[in-house]
Amino acid sequence: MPKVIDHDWRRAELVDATWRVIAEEGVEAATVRRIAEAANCTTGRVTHYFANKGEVLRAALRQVHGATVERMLAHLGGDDPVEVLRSVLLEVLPLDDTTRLEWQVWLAFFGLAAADPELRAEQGRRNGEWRAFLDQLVERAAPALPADRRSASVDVMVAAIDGLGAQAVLDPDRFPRRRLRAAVDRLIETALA
Amino acid sequence: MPKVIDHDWRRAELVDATWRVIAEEGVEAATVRRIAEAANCTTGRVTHYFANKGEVLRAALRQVHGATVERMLAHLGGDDPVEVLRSVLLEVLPLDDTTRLEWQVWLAFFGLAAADPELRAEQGRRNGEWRAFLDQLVERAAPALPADRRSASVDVMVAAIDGLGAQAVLDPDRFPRRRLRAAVDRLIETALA
DNA sequence: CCCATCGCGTAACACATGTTGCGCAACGTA
DNA sequence: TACGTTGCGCAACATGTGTTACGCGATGGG
Repeated sequence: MPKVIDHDWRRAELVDATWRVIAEEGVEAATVRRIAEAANCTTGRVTHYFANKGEVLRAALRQVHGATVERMLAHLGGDDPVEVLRSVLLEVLPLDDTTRLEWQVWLAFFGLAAADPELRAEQGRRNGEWRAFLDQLVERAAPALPADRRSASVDVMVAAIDGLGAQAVLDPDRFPRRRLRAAVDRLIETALA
Repeated sequence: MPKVIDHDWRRAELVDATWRVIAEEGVEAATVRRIAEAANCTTGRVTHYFANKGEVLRAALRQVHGATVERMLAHLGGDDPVEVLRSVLLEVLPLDDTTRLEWQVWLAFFGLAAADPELRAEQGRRNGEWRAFLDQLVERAAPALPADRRSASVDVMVAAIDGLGAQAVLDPDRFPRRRLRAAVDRLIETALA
């Protein structure tokens, strides 16, 4: 067997280039050629590792999601449940360059998913997990809250985080870190009551 | 002068076809030819009334926004400020087919705006107006609320509406009207406290 | 040292896209 | 009725797209 090449690593390289292009130039710029260029190769390599362009985009979305989840899990160690909740929410929001790029990718996929059933299904599943995760954190932080109120609270919380992220990406000057933090504080304060 | 044709009406026809295509098939399907087809004409007419495709999309976004604003203003007559706020929020959310299509368009533009500075500027301006409008309604509904708390509340409210709309469009089965209403109730209850 | 095998660069293909310009038909005016 | 103007259908164009296929070069096992 010739040419010992790590298949998974090559795919990761390409996926990485892909979501970087999406974040910096938008989905419509994420052509096969542009992706290849960003990965320092030609389209040949891209088509060699992915059946078609959709696969590449799908993989990029999964990769961004995975990275976010991993970072969130790192905050679960704290003792104060309210602080754990706060730090998780702040970890998701676009407060630094990394998360800003991630949100740019998500926003792009939001637009795509609106018309693509397959993407919508995947997005729906991820969102369900995210919601369940937050629900658990909220229950821990406010055990006395009745289930139906908690459910509505989590709905509002998930939605507000989505909205805040979008605002912060589309209008970063008007939404500095301080303002996002204030919104999260208010969100937590009211959601647990 | 021959051919008495209402210029504005023709433009409106084309804009209408445009946002319908975007809502039902996504932005990437909104090509000049597809728009022309949806408007029952050829690309000749489209290029005759718009300098380029960007203009058409811009006009479509403006038209959708205008329609929403108009419908919201119809709810301002009530006496109970809290009920006015609630009905305005419910009017924006995708509770019927019309608003669902509108949200589909917005979502598409969110994705586009992430990479297009011109669109982002326009979106930012609109969002500022929407925020100011809600701020006024909240102040009327909860005059005792300190300004800084109100500010954070409105941030959360705007964000939550954006997020709820997005969720409802991307995963309509999981977000029936009842659930959206419950979230709005919870949102108002906590935002005014 | 050879050669089967895999990686992937290169180029071609078929098609879709935004934009331009020609030219005809329709119409109000004179 | 004849004319000049305008709306816009139609076709061409250049460019960019996703995808397919060929072929060379590198590589490690025999």
